[in-house]
Amino acid sequence: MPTVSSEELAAAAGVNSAKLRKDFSYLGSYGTRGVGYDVEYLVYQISRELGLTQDWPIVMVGIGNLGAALANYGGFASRGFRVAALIDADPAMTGKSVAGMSVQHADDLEKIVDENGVSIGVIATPAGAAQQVCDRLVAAGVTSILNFAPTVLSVPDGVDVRKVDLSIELQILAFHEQRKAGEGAVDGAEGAGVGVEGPAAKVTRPTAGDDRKGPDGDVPAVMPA
Amino acid sequence: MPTVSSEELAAAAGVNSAKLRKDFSYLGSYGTRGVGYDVEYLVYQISRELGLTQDWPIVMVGIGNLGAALANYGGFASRGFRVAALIDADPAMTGKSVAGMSVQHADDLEKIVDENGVSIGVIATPAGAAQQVCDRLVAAGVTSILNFAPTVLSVPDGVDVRKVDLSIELQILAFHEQRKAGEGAVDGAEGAGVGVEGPAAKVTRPTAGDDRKGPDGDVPAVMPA
DNA sequence: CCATCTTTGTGCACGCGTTCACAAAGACAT
DNA sequence: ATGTCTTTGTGAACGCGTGCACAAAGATGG
Ligand SMILES: NC(=O)c1ccc[n+]([C@@H]2O[C@H](COP(=O)([O-])OP(=O)(O)OC[C@H]3O[C@@H](n4cnc5c(N)ncnc54)[C@H](O)[C@@H]3O)[C@@H](O)[C@H]2O)c1
Ligand SMILES: NC(=O)c1ccc[n+]([C@@H]2O[C@H](COP(=O)([O-])OP(=O)(O)OC[C@H]3O[C@@H](n4cnc5c(N)ncnc54)[C@H](O)[C@@H]3O)[C@@H](O)[C@H]2O)c1
Repeated sequence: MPTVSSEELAAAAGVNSAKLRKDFSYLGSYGTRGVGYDVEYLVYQISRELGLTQDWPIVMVGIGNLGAALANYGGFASRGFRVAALIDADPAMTGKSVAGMSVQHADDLEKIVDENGVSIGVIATPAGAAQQVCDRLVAAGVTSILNFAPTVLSVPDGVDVRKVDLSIELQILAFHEQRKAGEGAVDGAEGAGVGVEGPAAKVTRPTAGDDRKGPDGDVPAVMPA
Repeated sequence: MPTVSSEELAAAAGVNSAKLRKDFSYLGSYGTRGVGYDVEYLVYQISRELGLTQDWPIVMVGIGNLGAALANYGGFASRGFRVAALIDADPAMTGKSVAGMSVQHADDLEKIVDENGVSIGVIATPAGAAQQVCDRLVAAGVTSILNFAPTVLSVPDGVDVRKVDLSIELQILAFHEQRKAGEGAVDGAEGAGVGVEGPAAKVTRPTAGDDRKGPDGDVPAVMPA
């Protein structure tokens, strides 16, 4: 019986082993003292808790540049997500084959969602259409939305929205990049011509690097998503 | 002089006003008591702190389905990112025009990075090529990488990597989706035929919803990115 | 110039997640 | 069966971010 110790897993994941054990204990998973965790059983338990044992049908709305790339992406299927339908409002797109599927017209959105029992939708339409598409998805029964359009979506309680904003990803990188460049230059004005400086002497700046917890740092939670 | 109070901003962002004020105080930005914050000055201060006042040249490597979609995306430029070059290893791609730019060959990667003073790179190659591309980018002087390939990249200290994994985004949605479905069914086995159950009685499960801090919830930090 | 009113900046306390440290549990050898 | 050795599961302490509450600051009006 192949096993792993919490120590090994923690090292691989880059986290504290005690934390990992405590987290596992919340899941009810348990190992064998002196031995470790049965790999197969552990994987099953975690998969089940994360909802990976069941198949989730998803619909994708907006089959343009990004939507088509997503539709062609094989990584979804391997994690238990099945693209049930591709939907676009452009009549020119309707009927076209993308990633081996026929693109369906947005008029049938409600029917498609209902017939396939879809609860997760992906929005890759232009920003202007996103809220409207979102409303229709929600009305049709979708309760989780992955949004690629650069808009904040309003949804009723009980509906989850995750927004993928690539610009913000880059901004986070740029933020840390700037910090690297400015390191050591305590009161020096990095960059060119920063005119209005204000009373910078009042600044109580935490030591650089303090804001990072794990392997991937995040910015403070002030800025709205 | 147009101003905003911390109260207004906090309401708009959905956070506590005290937290917002404290965060602002870290930036050295300061408002006027009894009045609020000068909007223009505040925007400038935050932009500067976040690195938005300078332009960041970026290179994009792997101009396939996803890379091309990204290249066509106008959202980067509006946030101060300039796509300095598109790079692909496929000779058939070289010289082709994508989003108004000529795709350059991967052989010239180092030269391109150097000449443009690029410190941020985007990887949209197949998983197999990602580490190799990453190594070359880093060797050429890139210190921040946005990775779309489903691989964990190894980088030396001082180099930041952010991974965009769309499957994980969907998994997070599915996770919450499952919780919604299982609510109220305290000890009922939702779904079909969950055979091996184990000593579920030992489970000390926190109340559903406890794991959420802000508007967008996240999974516990156990799972590696 | 003084009183009042609004809003900032922050000390302090609370709560939660993380980490330490260790007793208990079980495997395995003798 | 008993002892040893490894690794789990968890109580308790620690540290940090969040939120409360209020004094200080400054604007504004009389
Ligand atoms: N391309 C990228 O890399 C990228 C990156 C980040 C975000 N985004 C965002 O993703 C969205 C899509 O980007 P894109 O480059 O694929 O744009 P696109 O214009 O190529 O595609 C948009 C598609 O949505 C369809 N559409 C429009 N209105 C619709 C509606 N009401 N219902 C259904 N379909 C509708 C259009 O017919 C079109 O096919 C945009 O909001 C964009 O800002 C794109
Ligand atoms: N398409 C999606 O929606 C999506 C979503 C998530 C992740 N991804 C990942 O993003 C990556 C790209 O996806 P895609 O659909 O665009 O694939 P793709 O095959 O269409 O494009 C890959 C491109 O990379 C180029 N390439 C290969 N090796 C290279 C190298 N060593 N140097 C430079 N260029 C090289 C290829 O010539 C090709 O043009 C994949 O790793 C994929 O798993 C894609």
